[in-house]
Amino acid sequence: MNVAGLDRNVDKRVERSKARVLAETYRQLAASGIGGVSIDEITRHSGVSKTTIYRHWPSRSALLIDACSRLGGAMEAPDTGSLEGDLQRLLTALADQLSSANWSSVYPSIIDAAERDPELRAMQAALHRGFMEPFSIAIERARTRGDIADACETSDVIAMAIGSLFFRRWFSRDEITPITETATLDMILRAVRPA
Amino acid sequence: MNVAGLDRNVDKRVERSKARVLAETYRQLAASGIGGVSIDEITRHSGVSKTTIYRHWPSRSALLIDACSRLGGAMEAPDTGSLEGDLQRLLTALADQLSSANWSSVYPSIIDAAERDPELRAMQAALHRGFMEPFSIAIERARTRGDIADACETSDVIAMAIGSLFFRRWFSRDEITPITETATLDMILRAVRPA
Amino acid sequence: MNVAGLDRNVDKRVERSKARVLAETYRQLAASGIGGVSIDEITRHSGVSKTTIYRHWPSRSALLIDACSRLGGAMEAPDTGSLEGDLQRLLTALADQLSSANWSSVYPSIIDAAERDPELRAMQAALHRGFMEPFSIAIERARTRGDIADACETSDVIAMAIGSLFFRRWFSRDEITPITETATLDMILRAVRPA
Amino acid sequence: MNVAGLDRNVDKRVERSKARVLAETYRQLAASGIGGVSIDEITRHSGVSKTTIYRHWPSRSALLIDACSRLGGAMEAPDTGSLEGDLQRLLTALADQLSSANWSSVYPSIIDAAERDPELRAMQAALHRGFMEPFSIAIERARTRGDIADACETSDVIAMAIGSLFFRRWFSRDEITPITETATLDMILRAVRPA
DNA sequence: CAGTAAACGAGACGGTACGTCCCGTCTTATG
DNA sequence: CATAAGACGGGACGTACCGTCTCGTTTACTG
Repeated sequence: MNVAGLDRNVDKRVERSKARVLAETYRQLAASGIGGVSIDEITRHSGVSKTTIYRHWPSRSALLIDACSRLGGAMEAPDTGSLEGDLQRLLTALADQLSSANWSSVYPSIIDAAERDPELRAMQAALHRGFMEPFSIAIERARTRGDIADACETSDVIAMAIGSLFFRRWFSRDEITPITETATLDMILRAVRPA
Repeated sequence: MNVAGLDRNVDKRVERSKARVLAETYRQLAASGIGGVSIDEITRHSGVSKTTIYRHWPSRSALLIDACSRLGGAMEAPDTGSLEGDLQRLLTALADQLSSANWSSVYPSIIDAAERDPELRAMQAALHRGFMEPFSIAIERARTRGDIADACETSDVIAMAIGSLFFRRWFSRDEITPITETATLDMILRAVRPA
Repeated sequence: MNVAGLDRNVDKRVERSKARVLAETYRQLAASGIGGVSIDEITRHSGVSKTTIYRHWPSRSALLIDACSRLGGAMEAPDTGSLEGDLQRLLTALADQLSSANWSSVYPSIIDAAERDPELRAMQAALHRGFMEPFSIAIERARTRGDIADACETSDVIAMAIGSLFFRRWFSRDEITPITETATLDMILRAVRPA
Repeated sequence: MNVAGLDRNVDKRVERSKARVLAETYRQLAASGIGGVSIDEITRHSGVSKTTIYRHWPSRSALLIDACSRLGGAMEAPDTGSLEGDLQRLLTALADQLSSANWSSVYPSIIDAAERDPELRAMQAALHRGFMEPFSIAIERARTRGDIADACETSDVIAMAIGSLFFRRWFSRDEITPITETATLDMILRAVRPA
């Protein structure tokens, strides 16, 4: 109706309720993962009634998807002039996120749920594209500079870069050392160097 | 008591019950992940009573851990004489597993649960060591042959190798193409080549 | 809040659920005594879910107490003008109840349970007072008329009257003859007659 | 086989097992009534295995019946020469039993169970005859002495006597005073006195 | 600024799963 | 061959959560 302000339509009460619910959802997500989020618990702690929650999200899944899809703080694609510099920045940022950020403890839940739920799968794909894009941009930029061997496809480089860090975060649980990116960076640079 | 038979002591009925329960557990694991396994459902489909299940596993968690910890079909470390040959074999095997095997759809559940449950974390660590070992052996063998740059630490190479494939499996959901290892193999070989 | 309707506040659904549950509880009580009442069975036959039952009664015991405490159809104290007439009426009514009424088969359960559960004991005491009161009134009335020997305490007379009938109902199981009160009535009248 | 000693046949081990089981059964009976007796609990505390218990008693009920039927310490019929003296002795003994004896807390369980189980009903009838007999003898003896009005049937007198005491024990729970028999005795004597 | 439509909280409801306890049957191995 | 040990299927218990539903009551926009 109001062309200028699509969101003007939204009742203040609605916004307030949604915000409270999402806040409590994040709290529970960080504390106990996707499986630990309980609608009844949200009701209890947020002061928002179950009725209202289900008015705004059709199901627990939908709420979780909504909450999770807001997690991916999209990274900026840096432009330092060299592949090394760009990757350095990107990997450091990612390693920092993995070392500390709340969502790194939620992400496995998402992957798991996506394994079975198509909607969640779509959400995860979007999230994932957000991750990859800055890498993609940096690599393509390097490629135009001739800094990357023709044989190296962009997606392979990205898989190597991000996969390495994620592997350290979720598979090497016995190591308490923080996730660092230097070794990975070196390896990638060697791998992509043109002949 | 029975000196001759350590395992003879195990009641046949126990073995039968356990086997039935685990079989049904795997079925449900593959179909719906860790969160989808229900003791009541197992009881209904396996013909084993809830009482008996709880006699053998103290909790749903314990059953899941037991079931999952038997998933890791330990790979043999190949010995083809070259790093390329060894890695080729290992990566192909891993890619095959990721493309098809049941456990690749369960693994995210495990990672997620491990994020919060120490026992599950230990189980996952063991599983993970099973993965890494053949890679570790192959790489160390190559290192003694002088086929690997000194700067490349074994764990970094493994992270890159396994991480790449896992990334393809769980993060690139929009691609339906099967998981292949050739590009990854090339990259690794370039990355570790001595100067 | 609603001044006009004290009981209006009670949700119709609540009343419906409670009524259904109590009805089924009575059915099971009559059929199998207190020990034979099962919440799951009530759920199955009443169409009321276990959740709802436990919403209204904190435990199986509480439900049983509630159900039983509604059993005592309080008798009116008659006033025929003579002790004989009053007792005649009261004993006949009691004998009829004992001969037929559902609760006479439940009452021993209550006595037994009261032996160990304080809450049930309180409930039984209340039930019991309901029994005794009309007798008490009739006897005291007779006493003011001078129809009762001073030596006869009211409680002793009641014990004799009610005890006799109960004894016939629960202890003389080999006799199929219905419980009658005439002999008891005669004995009491002789016992209390003033010198 | 052995005509002289039917009981010689009984294996010592059998006797030992039975004794242990019954002992533990009594313990539980006194502590928690019939409903509180658990076969598993007996096994746990008596050292006798469940298999053995079920070898000797076909069911939990049978064990309880067996145990209970040994409770009734048959009273001797006194012979003091007067109805008053005899009743005095009998009522005092009964009041003592009701005030203290373990079985008075078990008896309601029996009555309740007898309400529904024919075997238990038979057992209770036997127990009950044991109670009544000495009263019956004393009253008949008094009747031959002409101390009892012709109108008073023996069974009515017994009902009044025993019923009164039982009523005090099980119905007047609010009174903590011990069960006494004097008032009852007086009433009975007045009631049965020949014209 | 009054009236109305929406959003709301409170919480009842039917379901399903959990993990525990007991029953009565059974199998196995020991004395 | 009686026994101890204990596995087994069955069923009840009481709790937690899910998603639906029916209530009255605010609360915000609109006329």
